[in-house]
Amino acid sequence: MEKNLKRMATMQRMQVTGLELFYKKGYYNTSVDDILKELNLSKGAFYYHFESKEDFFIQIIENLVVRKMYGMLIEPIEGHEHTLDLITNCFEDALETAVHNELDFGFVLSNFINEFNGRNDKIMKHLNDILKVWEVNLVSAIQRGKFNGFIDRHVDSEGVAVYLMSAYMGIRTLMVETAPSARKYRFMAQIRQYLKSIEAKTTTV
Amino acid sequence: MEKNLKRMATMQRMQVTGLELFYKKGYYNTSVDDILKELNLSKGAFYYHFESKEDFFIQIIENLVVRKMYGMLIEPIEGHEHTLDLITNCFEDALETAVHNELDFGFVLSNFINEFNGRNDKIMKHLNDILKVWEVNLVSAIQRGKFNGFIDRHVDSEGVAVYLMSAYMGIRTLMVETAPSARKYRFMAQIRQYLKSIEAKTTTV
DNA sequence: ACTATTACCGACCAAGTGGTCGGTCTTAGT
DNA sequence: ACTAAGACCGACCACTTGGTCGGTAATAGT
Repeated sequence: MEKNLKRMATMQRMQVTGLELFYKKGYYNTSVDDILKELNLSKGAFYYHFESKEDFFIQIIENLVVRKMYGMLIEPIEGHEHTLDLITNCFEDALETAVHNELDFGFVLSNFINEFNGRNDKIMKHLNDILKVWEVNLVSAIQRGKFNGFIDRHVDSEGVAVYLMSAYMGIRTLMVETAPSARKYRFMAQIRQYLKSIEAKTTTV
Repeated sequence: MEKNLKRMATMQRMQVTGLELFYKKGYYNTSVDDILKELNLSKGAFYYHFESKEDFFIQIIENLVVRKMYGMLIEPIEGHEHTLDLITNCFEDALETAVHNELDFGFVLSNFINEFNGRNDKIMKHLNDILKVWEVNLVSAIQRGKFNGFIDRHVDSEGVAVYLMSAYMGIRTLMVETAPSARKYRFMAQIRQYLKSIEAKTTTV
């Protein structure tokens, strides 16, 4: 039991550092040795805990990426209050995190999707699953919004979801180099504009 | 002179195949030998024409990516007709190209930006330059739209430009695996909705 | 016919790559 | 005190990478 704890701790350390480097330098461009060097561990340690580099990465997805995605982009919009506000605030928070150069897992995800697309089907499947969860939750949030009278009943929930995800992932790419803070600000203003356009028209004058 | 023609032809062949493979498998994950194998050429031929793999890639950007970007995403919105229609049609066309699995250079660009971000400043500079050109042209198209009375004078041109670019690059990431055609359709519907919300209100009743 | 340049070949190199494996400490259980 | 398993070490392997370099076939200019 105590043993198992040590095992878990080491694996966790490897995964955290692994994600950091994979994100910074890309999966294919980061060697197992790079990660090991950072942690002062040896090849032996790595292959004692993980089957392969690929297996290692998949465990990172399941253990770190999935959970963070939930915390940042899924849970925050699960409430029953004004749906569009929830979404707006959620995006605002996530982008603010990104501005401070911290890991923003929505972007981590789209980043990896771009890297593995057409190159590793097994990993792509895992990444797409997360995307699907995000999409499903957005769709049901929007439907809830319609039901609760916050969103125009005529809008296409699926469409809005796909659109929001697109916009979010796109702005993150645009934020990587040029004026992230300014771009975030402009982006949020336009998102609000768009979301306003799908609000329920209470003024059914 | 005749000689020079042959040189150009070979370089062109290398660049076209190079872009194809870099796009499909990523820059770091594509070896010079991969490209050479495809063309039945030797290492010697490659390094006779290009200084390095990096130099080769930069020439691809300048010769192929820049020009295609112009043709697909910049020139089409340079007219003086109804600006928002121009933008809509331009996006529609570019995404349709993407659905048929052909190279869509807007996405090629964002793809490479993701790959080189934080890894190769020199290349990033070139990529960002193209992005900048796109942005500038979008901004001026929108300002033209305002001037011509098609777009609400109160909207933030820069904001709209950044937002449109974001949305476009994002949807392309979402289209890489799941239901590209359906997603394109939904996306376009929402983009139209958004663009409608920034139209000039002719009904100033 | 001779020569010089262009365009290309392919063996070679040093530096990595993911992955293996025999060995060695430390610790827990008896 | 002895043993067995867990956690880790690091030398090693086959292979790939970007890049070099001495050569050669074809061609253009004279």
